[in-house]
Amino acid sequence: MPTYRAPRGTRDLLPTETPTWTRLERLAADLAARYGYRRIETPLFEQTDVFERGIGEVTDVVEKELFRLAPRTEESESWVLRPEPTAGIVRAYVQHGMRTWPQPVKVTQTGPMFRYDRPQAGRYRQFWQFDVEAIGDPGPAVDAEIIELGTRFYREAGLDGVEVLLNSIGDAACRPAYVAELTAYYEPHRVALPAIERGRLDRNVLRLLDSKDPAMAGLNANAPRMTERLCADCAEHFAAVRAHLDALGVGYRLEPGLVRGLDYYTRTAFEFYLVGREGQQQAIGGGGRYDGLVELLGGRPTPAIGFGIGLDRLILALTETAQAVPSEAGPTAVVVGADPDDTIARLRVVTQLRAAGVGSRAELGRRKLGKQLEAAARDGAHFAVILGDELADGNVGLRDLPAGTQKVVALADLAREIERAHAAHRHGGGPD
RNA sequence: GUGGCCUUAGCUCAAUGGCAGAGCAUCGGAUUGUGGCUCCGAAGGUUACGGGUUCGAGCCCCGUAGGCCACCCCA
Repeated sequence: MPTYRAPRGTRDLLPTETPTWTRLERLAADLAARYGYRRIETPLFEQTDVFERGIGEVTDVVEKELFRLAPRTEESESWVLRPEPTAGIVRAYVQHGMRTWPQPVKVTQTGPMFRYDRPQAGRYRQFWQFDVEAIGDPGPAVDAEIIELGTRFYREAGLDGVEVLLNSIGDAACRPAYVAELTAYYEPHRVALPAIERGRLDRNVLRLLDSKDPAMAGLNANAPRMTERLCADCAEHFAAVRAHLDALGVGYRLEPGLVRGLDYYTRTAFEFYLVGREGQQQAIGGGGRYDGLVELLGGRPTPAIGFGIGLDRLILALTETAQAVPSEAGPTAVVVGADPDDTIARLRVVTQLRAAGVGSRAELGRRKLGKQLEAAARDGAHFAVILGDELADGNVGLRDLPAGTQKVVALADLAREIERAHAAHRHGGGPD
């Protein structure tokens, strides 16, 4: 066992798996751009207050999962690694006066998030999210647009069986009364509640609604529903979101028990779920409207909505259904030589190829030709450029490895010849 | 944060309390300029770490770390 390991809950993404990541990150960036979202990058850490105030102090994310940075001096600020992207982005929106930009401000970001949680498969202390935020639009049309964007991301990533769970959790006008009603509903049953649920009754009543405890099923089924207690504005908004989704043909399932874990959410709340999958990795993305957050972080009242999609869990799901197989593209050409010691010749030729734009590598070790060719073939290279005696006449051998054919090519024509043959091969639909 | 299961070579796994092994992968060789197959060989280990029991521990016991599963929570 090695002396040093990646810290608990983190892992290395090896070159064998990064092609999948690169593909998804590109898809995320392309898709967001297609919808008019522009890239923003905020720091990996923020002042603790940004999250404590933004997310809410009585949330699990803040109470037990914040990754706190030890201060170097007494007077230094208190910092934490970001557990989610939205609060930092909103902080940036306020700080840079983006309210003077054309509204809404539509931004996207993909990067690592950190939560000090107990690790499990699909649950890491450092995990990646593709995030999209539209700030300054009250909806409801943008709510539907952003949910549709999320579903398209999964579809284009190649993941089937993603379901949208939708709910409205009201706003400052109607939620407090609902929370009071819900508390009153459960209170008479307090002593009969399982210990965990009893704790929720005091901490966050809404959480009782999505309890997995079978003992709660009966009680929860008859509990008052937020969607039936929405104020007129919220009810109208929710109905309009649904009408827009219907018009777009985006399927969804109403889930009255859906409560997001961060306090800043208002009205529209949604999660992307993997159907037919048990356990906690069912949620592969989620988001919602947060009309109060900008003001909470020092800006003017500004409506906004966004979502985050977990890339780790998406890739986990893709891998399990064998949809993540990366087509490992080897170098176009590998330069090998009959004289193992003549690394100068090989390096010169490969440098010339690269200057001409050909993706190539040279055998820089000193093994014999047979081994060099063997390695080139296993690399998945299309061509081997073989340097031998004919180099004295300015010629080299150009071997098509998959085809097993070989011809003599003038060094001066080498790059051009490779590009021509390689392009013909690809357009011919050969194996890649 | 709570409970449970697990940890032997880079990977997948063997080894009755009695000499730590195999397959794959890696590297080299098979008469000196031509690959994937085949054959031969080499290297690779403080059996996760620290204690204990025992004549003797990979194996039994305790602790720690890490992974996984169920909760919790979420992505």
